[in-house]
Amino acid sequence: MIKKEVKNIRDLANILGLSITTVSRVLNGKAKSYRISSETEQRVLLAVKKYNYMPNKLARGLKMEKTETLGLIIPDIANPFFSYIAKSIASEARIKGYSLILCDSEENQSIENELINLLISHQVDGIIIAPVGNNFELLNQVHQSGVHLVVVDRYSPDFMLPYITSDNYQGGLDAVNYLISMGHTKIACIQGIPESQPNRERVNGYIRAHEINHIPLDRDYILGESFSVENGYKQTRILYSEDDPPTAIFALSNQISLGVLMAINEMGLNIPHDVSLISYDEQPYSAHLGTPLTTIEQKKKEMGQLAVNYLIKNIDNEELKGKPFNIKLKTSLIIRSSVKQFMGVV
Amino acid sequence: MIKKEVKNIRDLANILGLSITTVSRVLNGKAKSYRISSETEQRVLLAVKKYNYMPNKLARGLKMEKTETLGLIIPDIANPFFSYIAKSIASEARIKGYSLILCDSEENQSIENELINLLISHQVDGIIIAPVGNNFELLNQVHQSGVHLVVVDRYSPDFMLPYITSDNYQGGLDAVNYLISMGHTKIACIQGIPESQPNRERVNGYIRAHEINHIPLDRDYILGESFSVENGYKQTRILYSEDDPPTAIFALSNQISLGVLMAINEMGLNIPHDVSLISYDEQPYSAHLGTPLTTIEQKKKEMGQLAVNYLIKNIDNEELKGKPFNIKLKTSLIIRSSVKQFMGVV
DNA sequence: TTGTAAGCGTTATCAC
DNA sequence: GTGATAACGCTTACAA
Repeated sequence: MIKKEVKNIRDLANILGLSITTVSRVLNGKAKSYRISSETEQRVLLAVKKYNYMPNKLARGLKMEKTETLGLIIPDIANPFFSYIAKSIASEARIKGYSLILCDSEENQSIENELINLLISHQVDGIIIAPVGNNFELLNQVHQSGVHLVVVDRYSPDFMLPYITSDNYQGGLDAVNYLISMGHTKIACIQGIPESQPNRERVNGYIRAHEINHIPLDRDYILGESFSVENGYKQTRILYSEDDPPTAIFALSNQISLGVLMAINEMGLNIPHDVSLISYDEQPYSAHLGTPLTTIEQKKKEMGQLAVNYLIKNIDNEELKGKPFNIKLKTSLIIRSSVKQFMGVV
Repeated sequence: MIKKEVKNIRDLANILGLSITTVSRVLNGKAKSYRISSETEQRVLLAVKKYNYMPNKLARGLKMEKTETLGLIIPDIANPFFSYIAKSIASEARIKGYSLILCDSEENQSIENELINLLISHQVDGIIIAPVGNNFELLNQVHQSGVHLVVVDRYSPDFMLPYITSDNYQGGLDAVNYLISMGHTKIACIQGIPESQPNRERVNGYIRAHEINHIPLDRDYILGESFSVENGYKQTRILYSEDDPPTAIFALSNQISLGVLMAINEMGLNIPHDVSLISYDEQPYSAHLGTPLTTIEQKKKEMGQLAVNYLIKNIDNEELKGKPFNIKLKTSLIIRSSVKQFMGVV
């Protein structure tokens, strides 16, 4: 193990025969304003390169009460919906000079709470969180106590937290309107976490589409309890073990859709011949599935970018703190071939 | 903004009428060894709960020269291969009491170098990196200088860095042996980054399979330069604009496969009827694609877990430092229906 | 144009 | 059983 010659700013100052202050000033680009001779400045800069000196962010953060670090809490980083948002966030943060502490809450509320506290103890400048969605108490309390944060995707209408999400109501409405326009009236809705707001709004869109088109609503067709592959599989199996299976399925996440596909395949059914399917959230593979999937696309990249930029603006400017920040991004319907015109044959 | 009553250990000590030292000892579970009265201990613990006091990790890290934080650098967190590894790493790290700073190098060597330095300035206890794969100089230098690190997936045989990866040679061999056993002799290999070691070894497996089976090798059938969807698309287009297209494609990543699929669809061809396809790296959607994909599966979860555990063991125990750590995890061939028996018709 | 010294919140050494 | 105090590496008044 090679010893580093220059571990800290003191070593550097000693080698140069300068004071710590002077070195610090050059390092922070304040050479001009303190009228440090450009000769001295060059000597410092050269030594930094030569000894590969890098300031200790802990010490800096401690002194400055600013870490230039954001915390990100996500329910499942392996879920491509979230991993794409995470990429967008990571990229935007890097460009803006911020680092990112990544936390995966594993769709578990108590892990989430633990992670929120962890991030605070890391003194992050702000938190971006896609909450599990059950309980916003701690989050709200933390926000009240002055921690900068922004909620993405799964917000709560009961708390005044800044959020950025999709227009899930419109997305649900568009999806089901489309199914109805294709002649479907028996439409199942396999949902994710029922209490989560995006889920609620997608379901509201589903219900509203029935009302608008005067289609009777069968509450038994709304089922499921998590945004997982397993849930999609299970609910599809249940649906098709009943007397009166639906002709179309509206799956409320890409993961659920994968589960639906598994079950449909296993049962020897075909999409769209036997069942039509429309999926919430577009993915790179959506177009290449057994039957290219008709989906509701969300603006994931914008979501991440806006979240980071809002947060940083907020960190830099205390005054924005009071103003509400609630954004719902437009979704779009991508029509492929997983929905067929239903001919009314029972 | 609600002011926190207790910002630091001093506030807490003052409120309790105790010294900072005593509070610190209780907080670090050293009450027993310093024979602090259990009454005092309880008072401290209670106050911690009451005021929701949380120790400042910056201060702690600065003093202890240990941050309980790992750095993770990945070429593309939106790539499901990496996002799954990241999940495994995040989970294992959390369990072991470590936080994770996530960095996305965007497949860019200079960003990667920048990020390595960033992590060091954050004083992370160790770095897990899936390198872009071109240049290991800085990484090696950093390792030499005493930074704990472990390479996952894309290692380099030229540097003595601890790594954990898949047995890419065997994976490539298995894939192509299978294609040959199904009667294919004109097999294209759409590769990722040519200089990266996993790519090299997969290609070596491809070549060796030809040798073993006495199939003449056509070097023009090895093409491509990145692990991306775009590359898969482009190379497939090129392959099928030539006189003598292959009967099978071995795609060296899941992203490349998606690109192949796009091109194949666009050209009105069918898998496996017109072209057989085998893909490196299994994904949750692999079974549900147009034609369920035959793939080489990698032990992604184990890769992440082993990386974290090796790193932490290394951090805790300086002595392991010298010992080489080179692991190649077995892959497995998952046979589905994207490869058909080739009947020898030209 | 440069330097001295205090302080950020913690832990560790020594003292009582 | 408990407490002062120095130190970790950095920034920033205040001096000179």
